[in-house]
Amino acid sequence: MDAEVRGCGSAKQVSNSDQKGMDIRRGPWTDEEDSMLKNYVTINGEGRWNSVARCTGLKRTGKSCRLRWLNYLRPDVKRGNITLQEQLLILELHSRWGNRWSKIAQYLPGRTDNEIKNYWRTRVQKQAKQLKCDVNSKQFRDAMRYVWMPRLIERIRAMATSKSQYLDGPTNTYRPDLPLNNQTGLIPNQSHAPMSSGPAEPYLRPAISSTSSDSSEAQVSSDLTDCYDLPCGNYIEISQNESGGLIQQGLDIQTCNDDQHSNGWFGGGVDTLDSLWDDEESMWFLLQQLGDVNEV
DNA sequence: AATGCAAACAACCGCATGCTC
DNA sequence: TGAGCATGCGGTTGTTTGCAT
Repeated sequence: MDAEVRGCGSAKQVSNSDQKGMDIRRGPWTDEEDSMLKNYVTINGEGRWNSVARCTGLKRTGKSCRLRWLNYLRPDVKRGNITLQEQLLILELHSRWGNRWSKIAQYLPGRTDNEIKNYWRTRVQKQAKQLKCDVNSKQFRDAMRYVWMPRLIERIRAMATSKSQYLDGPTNTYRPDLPLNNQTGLIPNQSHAPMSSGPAEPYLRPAISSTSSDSSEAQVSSDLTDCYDLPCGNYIEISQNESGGLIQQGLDIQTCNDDQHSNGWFGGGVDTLDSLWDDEESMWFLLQQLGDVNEV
């Protein structure tokens, strides 16, 4: 990744109202700038970003320094592909909170809000586009809930099983109506504090220092379009719910646009959004799996 | 090998919020 | 209480990278 910050002599010199009278550098950071910022934070700790420039001679705004530190230089930043577990968690948390990226990021150790936001925009919204759906539409939500997420769970379980008998499970049937911990075949680890009432603090595991090189974990991207071969407009078989009735008999993808904004998945009050799984334990279980599978 | 395009990622910008005086 | 400043957040844009032709 260092290549991304090399050869940056072209960084523009512009005036900036944040720091009047100074020439402010913009654009990619150089190794030297990174080093200066790291040294500053090592000595002074995080915060007081506007004083960084004064103390170090960096010709960057406080905002820029903060962003660079949080998104790139911080030692616990986890680099590399978003894993399947993380994808699943992002989908779940986004269904709860919408575009609350920083809040979502709190539940993904080592991932930044910027990274999650980029993931959402480049991957998830791409899927909606390919399906000719609005990302806010009920159809797309259902596609995620009944196609994408089950597929992710199956892949997670398959990869975990292939790596260890620890995660053996008897069933292959995903049940969208059941909590994750009742259907994945994964064994909850009670030591990781499933909390029926939710945590007082975001659940942050110890810093994960993995990089893109630890590719043994599930890092294969998964999307909606590889979950079925049907062209847009065809129906998709959807599973039955527990009482035997069809939850959703099919997804008429081409009608998605008719439903745009109809249920305010993003736009409405995010805290009132109906979650994919209602109980807190499901989410904590997923968080736990995120850690446990990484450790297998 | 060169070119064009799309995807992915890094960084910036404007606004909101919180803190201090 | 309100002004000024610092920081945080989410949206957007610019740049780089990788792939197809």
